[in-house]
Parts: sequence; C-alpha cells; structure tokens
Amino acid sequence: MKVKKTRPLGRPRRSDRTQPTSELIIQAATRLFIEYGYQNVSVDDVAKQCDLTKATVYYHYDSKARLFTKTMVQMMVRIRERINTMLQESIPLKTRLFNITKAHLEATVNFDMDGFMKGVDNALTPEQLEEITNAETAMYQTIRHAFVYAMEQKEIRHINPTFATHAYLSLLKAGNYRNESDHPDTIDETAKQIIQLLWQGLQPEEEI
Amino acid sequence: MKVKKTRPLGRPRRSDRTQPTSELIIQAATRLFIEYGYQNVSVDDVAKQCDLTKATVYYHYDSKARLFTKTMVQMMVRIRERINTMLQESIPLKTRLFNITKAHLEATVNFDMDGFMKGVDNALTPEQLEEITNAETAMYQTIRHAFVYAMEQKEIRHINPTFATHAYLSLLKAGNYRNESDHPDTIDETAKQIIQLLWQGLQPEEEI
Amino acid sequence: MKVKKTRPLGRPRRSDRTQPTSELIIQAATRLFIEYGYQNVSVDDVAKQCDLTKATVYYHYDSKARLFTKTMVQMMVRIRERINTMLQESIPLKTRLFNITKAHLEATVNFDMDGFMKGVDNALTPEQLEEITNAETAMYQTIRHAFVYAMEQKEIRHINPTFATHAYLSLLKAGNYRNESDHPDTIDETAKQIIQLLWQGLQPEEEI
Amino acid sequence: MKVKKTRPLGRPRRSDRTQPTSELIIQAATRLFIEYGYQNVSVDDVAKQCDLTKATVYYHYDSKARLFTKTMVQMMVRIRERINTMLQESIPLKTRLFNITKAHLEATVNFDMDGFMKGVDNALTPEQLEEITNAETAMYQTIRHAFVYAMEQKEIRHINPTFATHAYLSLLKAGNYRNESDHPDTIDETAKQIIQLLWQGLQPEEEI
DNA sequence: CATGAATGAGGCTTCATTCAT
DNA sequence: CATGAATGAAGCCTCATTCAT
Repeated sequence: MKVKKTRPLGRPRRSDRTQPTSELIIQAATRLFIEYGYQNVSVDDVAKQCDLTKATVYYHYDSKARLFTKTMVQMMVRIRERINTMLQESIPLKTRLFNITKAHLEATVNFDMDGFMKGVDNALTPEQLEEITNAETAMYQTIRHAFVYAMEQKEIRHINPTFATHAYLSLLKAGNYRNESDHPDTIDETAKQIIQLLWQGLQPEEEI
Repeated sequence: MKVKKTRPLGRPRRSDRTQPTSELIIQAATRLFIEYGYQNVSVDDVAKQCDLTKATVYYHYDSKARLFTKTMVQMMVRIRERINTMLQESIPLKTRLFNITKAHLEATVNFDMDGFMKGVDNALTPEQLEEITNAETAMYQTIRHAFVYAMEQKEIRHINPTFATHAYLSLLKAGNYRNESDHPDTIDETAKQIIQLLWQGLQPEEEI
Repeated sequence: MKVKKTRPLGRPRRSDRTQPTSELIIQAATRLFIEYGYQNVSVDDVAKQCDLTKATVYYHYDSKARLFTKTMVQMMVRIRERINTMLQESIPLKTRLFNITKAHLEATVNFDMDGFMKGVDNALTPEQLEEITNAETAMYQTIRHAFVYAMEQKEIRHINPTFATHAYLSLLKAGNYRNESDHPDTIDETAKQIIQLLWQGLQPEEEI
Repeated sequence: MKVKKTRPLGRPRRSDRTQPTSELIIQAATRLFIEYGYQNVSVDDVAKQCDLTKATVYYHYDSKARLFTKTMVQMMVRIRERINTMLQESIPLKTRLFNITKAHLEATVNFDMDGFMKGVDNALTPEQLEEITNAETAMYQTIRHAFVYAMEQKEIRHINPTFATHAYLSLLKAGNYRNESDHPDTIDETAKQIIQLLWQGLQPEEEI
C-alpha cells in the first residue's frame, strides 16, 4: 500500500511541523528559561532544542533579552487566561481557587517571578523589564479582582487585596515542597491544605 | 623606552581593617549573591567590592562554587540562630512569629532558596549542594519544631507541620510586595496582615 | 566622550585563502605543538599564527586537548603513510630504510612521542590518549611489519621485531645531534651512519 | 626501657630529617620534574611534596627556573659520576656498556634531555640553559671518551664518536618500550638485545 | 628559616552577537 | 528562511613571584 504522496513543490515545510519557527523557538525557550533561568540558558541551547542554529534564532529575535521578554510575556498571558477562565465559573470563590491551585500544582511550571528575575534585570532594557512587569501585573490583577469582588460580597473579610493576591500565590509555591515531607501528600491533599489555610485566614476575624 | 614600573607584589601592609580578609570576602559575597544571584556575580565583582584582586579571593576560597556554598551556609546558619533565639522567648507563638516576621521584613535579605538555586545546582558539586540543603533544612526544622509543639499544645490545629513551615515562609516572601501596592503599608502593618492570615488559617477548622 | 568604535563582528569576507580554516588551524597547531610542546603553546598562540582569534579556534575545535589530539593523530597518520609508501618499494630493506632515514632527517619533524607526551596525559581524556596511542602504534606497526618480513626472508637475524622497530626509531632521533658535532655531517652521511650501525647490528650474530 | 632522650634545646631540627631543607627541595623537585616535566610541575607542587610552603622554596631558590637548573645539573652530574665509575672498570667495553645499560633500565629515570627540554628553553635564561647544556655535554663526553679510546684500541670500528654516543643513548631509550611487547622481556634480556645490536653495529664493516 | 597573604599576568573556555552567503 | 563562520568581551582559574612578619 505504498502510495507515493504527491509532494508539494518548492521548499518543503521543515519536517511536518505546522508551527511557524518563531513559535517553535518560543516554546523551547519557555521550557528552558523556566527550568534553568535566564543566565543558565544560552541562545545556542535554545537553538539546539529546536534543531536550528543560533543564527536562525537571531533571525527571528534580535537578542536574547528580547526572546526572553517575549517568552515571559507570552507565558504570563497564557497563565492569566487560564486563571481568568477558571475564575469565571459560577461556583464559590473557594472552589474556584481550589481548582486553580490544583491546576497549578499539576503543571510543573513554577512561576515564581520574584526569584526568577533576580539579576536578570541588568540584562534587560527598561522597556523590556516594563513589558514583563506589566504582564506580571495583569496576571495578578485578575486574581486581585476576584478578591475585591469577594470582599464586596462579604465572602471574605476586608483585607488589602494586593496582599491577598500575593499571599495566595506564595502559598501556591509552598505547595512545591510537598514531596520532601515524610509522607508525601497527593496534589489533591496539598491543594486542600493550601485552600484550607488561605480561606480560613481570609474569614472575618473573630476574637483572635 | 618602555620602563616597566616596578609593581608592588607580595603582601601589602595590613590596612587598619580589623576583620580577617576571608570574612570580608564572605560578607561582600553574601550581599552580592543575595542581591544578584549566583550567575550574575563574578568572582571579580566580589573582589572589587573588597578592594582586593580576584587572585586573593581564590587564595581564600578555591572556587566560586565553594565560596558560594560557604556564603549560603553561613547565612542560613545565622538566620537559623536568629530565628531560634526569637522562638525561645516565653510568649505566645503568634507573637513570636510576629516578631520574626517583622525582623525579616526589616532585613533586606530575602531567603527564597527555591528560586534562588534555580540553575545553580549545575555549578555545584553534589557535596556542596548537600551542604546547602542541609543548612536550609536545619533552618526549616527550627520553625517546624515550633509548629509541632504548638500543635501538641493545641495552640494551632492539626496540620502537616512541614507544610505549615513552608506556608509561613512563603507568606513572609509575600510581604515583599507591600511596596507596589497603591498605598504602601508599613512593615508593622504588613507583618500584622501576614500573621493575621496565617494564624487564622491555622486555627481549628470550624464549619467552613 | 568615549566613542565606541563600531567593531566589525560577524563573518569577514573570505580572504583569498584556499585552505579551509580548520585545516589552517591544524597546520599551525602542528608546527607549534611539535616545536614547543603542548604546555608551552597556548590556544592564543595558535590563533595568532593563523591570524584568527582564539574564539575562532574554539569554533572549530572544542578544546585545546581535542585540537592537540586531532593534530597528533593527523600527523602520525601522515608519517605512517609516507613511511608505508617508502616501504612498499621493491628494493632491499636496507635501502628502503636508508631512504626513510634521509627523508626523516630532512623533515624538521621529530616524532619523539615518548618525551613529547610527558605530563600531557593529565590534560587529555582517556579517550583522547587512546586515540593518540592508537595512531602511534599503527605507525610503529608499519615498520615492525617490515622487520618481521625481513626476518622471515632471513634478510636480518632473528630478533624481537618490536625492539627492532623502537631501536630504529631511536637511532633516527640520534641523527638530530649531527649538528653539534665538531664537523657537522651532511644528512646523507648521517643517514649512512645510522643505517650502517643498524643494519650491521641486525645481521646474524657470529662469534661476537 | 623508656629512656627520655635529652632533647637539644632551641629550635628542633625539622622532624628527624638530617638533610638540609635545600637538599630536600632538590630531591622532590627532581622527582617531579622528571616525572611530569617543567611546565607541569608548579612551585607549589614541589613545596607540598616537601611539606613546606611555596615561600620557603623561594627562600632557598630564587626562581623556578633556577631550581630547575640546579635540579637538572645535579642530576646529570650524578648520572655522569655513576656512568664514569662503571666505565672505569677493567673489563671489556662491551661488558661495561652492558652493565650501564642494565643500571639504566633498572632506574626509572629516563634522561631523555631532548624531548625533556622542549619548550623549556623559553623559560630559562641563556645562562641557565648553558649550565644545563654543559652538564649534559659533560655527561656525554664521558661516554664519548670511552668510544674514542675503544676506537684507538681497535675494539670498535672507526666511527664518529659523538654519533656513537648518541646512538647508544638513543638505544637506551628504546629499552623503555620492552613492556608493550607481546612477551615482555626482562631487563636483562632487553639489555642484552641493546648491547648485541649496538656492539655488532660497531664492529668493523665487512662486505655488508 | 619559614610562612601567610597578596597580586599581575596569562591561560582555557563560553557566549551574545554579527555578517556574508 | 536559514546557516556557517567569526569575534570581542568576559568569566573561571592557576601560577610565579613578592613582601611583611
């Protein structure tokens, strides 16, 4: 049953990839930057991951800094979208946060922008730094907004919503340590622990 | 007619410094590594900070990796001691944690080992990595112990103490964002917010 | 007002060189390593000889050790080929050896692997060392084979052929000293002396 | 029978060494330089071998080059003396050479000055180089003299004595390869092979 | 005698970036 | 689009050497 596929003339699309090269690069870059950090990933590493050469990467992105910026922004936009979607559901905020928490723990991605950007700022132009910060902030705003609304609905107590946001995100990160524990918890259990702590902590203060 | 200036080699007259050079180096290194991260600090940077030459740094520490290790371990030992001292006081745990929180927010140090070690592990030998991890763990244990004890005293609800520890440390980090907020909180207020959230979250769960 | 001259980066117009750069490098490296030894030749030296930068050398060969390995192997392969060719001729072995000797004395190359590799082994990986040793051995085998055959043909007396090989090569080296002598011999005379001594020494032992 | 040895007052001689430090250094240096070569041995290596510090080595010898020179010269003087002694015996030259050969093969020392000095000359002052060359030449002269005498006695054929000397020394070096052979020869056998080849090669030429 | 501390020079290697093809 | 070749800058580390003690 060997059917000779009629091959399109001209330069064949690189392998069977449907993705444009620039996207391919971003993807590899995302993975690498997230895993190893800006300084520990060379442009060559990214190129090799894509089975391309350094020069090709430079053809698509004029500098490592810009590639990084694009990468980070795109990633945060995606995360923001995902979070946003999950926050739209018509279920109690506590449940929505629980779902987000679980989703986050399932993903390996650990978007700890804080430690992540350590020292990187020197390598970026102010504009690039701002781009990233903006994307980061937008991501935060989504969550912050949910807290503000919940506050208005008296679902949670009065609290600085920015703090609440960062508190939540911090706790997410704490979830990564579940494995070291003596009896490693499942993702589900960990998510429960996080939400339990957070939610209880956000309730109206009593006599405490 | 190039006259080679006789350069001053050898050991220079000891300046009026009281600190031994090795300590001086560690101090500068601590500051730099903490602020910029391992990869973004060159041995030359450290040397310059001390007004020494690279070679001198290498005289005292055989490699950048070892310098880093020494630096991190020493730092964590100090933090652990400080925390330990504050945990010994005979006042309610909530108050002790509040004090620690305030002290942490006052210090610029941001011991977020997680993001901090990103990619660094490749640069360290397994032994060095272990040294650091051990110091880190010891630091955590101190806090964990306090939680275990509080649990026994029914001061807080039953909870995985390791998780409680990481949750607390995570929240500490969330405190760093206070400045971005629209109306920047004082350290005192931030500490209160953190402890309020944490402590409430650690209380016996009710009907929530 | 420091004006940073725009420096010419990137690939320069290919000069009128016909040789590929990688060959050019090997050639310069061969000359330098042979003349000064591994430790006394820096990668920069090689680069300068080629009118290239160090980085370019590293573009073609990942490390000094590998460059050295390639260099040595290639050299020994060439020598082996040359020797092999001269050994194929249908003339008495004594004459063939005489020709080889003359050719060797004419070349400046002094393939004394023994002293040459002193201390170098620490700088090479076991694989690299093996590569070199293999090339060396192959070179020796060629000569050894000729002696084995000559022995079978009773052209020379029974003798350990490996020893005969090394003895011959050693004597070649002795030829380098001809210049110090009071009345420096010509290459031709020196070759004659060497072959005379060797050949006579390889004849059937009599009453001696 | 514990007798408390009356310990001499004052600074005790460093351990039980009788040797002056300067000799100790030379000894270690000899071993190291011979084994690894000039460039591969650092002053620190020498110091550590002696359980001293670099500074102490510099106290005794003002530079690495001078230390090397002293080391080499002393070594060659010793070798020359040893050879000289063995050449004085009242037995046939062939036997004396056989004895020397055996002695050389027994010692690990491989005084192949040729490959040994490769590239080192750049590190030495002309005077130092000359010192070494002189010692080397003196060593050669001793052997050369024996050949000259043997020639006069018609014990060997007429031949350039300098060549004969270098030929002999070269063959000595060939002896180091005995181990690689398929059936490794003993030192005695190897010495016999060498002398057999050499001696036969030095006999009056016949019709060959 | 001996040494601890310091240093300039230089060597190996990586990397972001550029340019001609 | 893609790439091979090249480069300056910078980073890690070693080492011969010096000097105050």
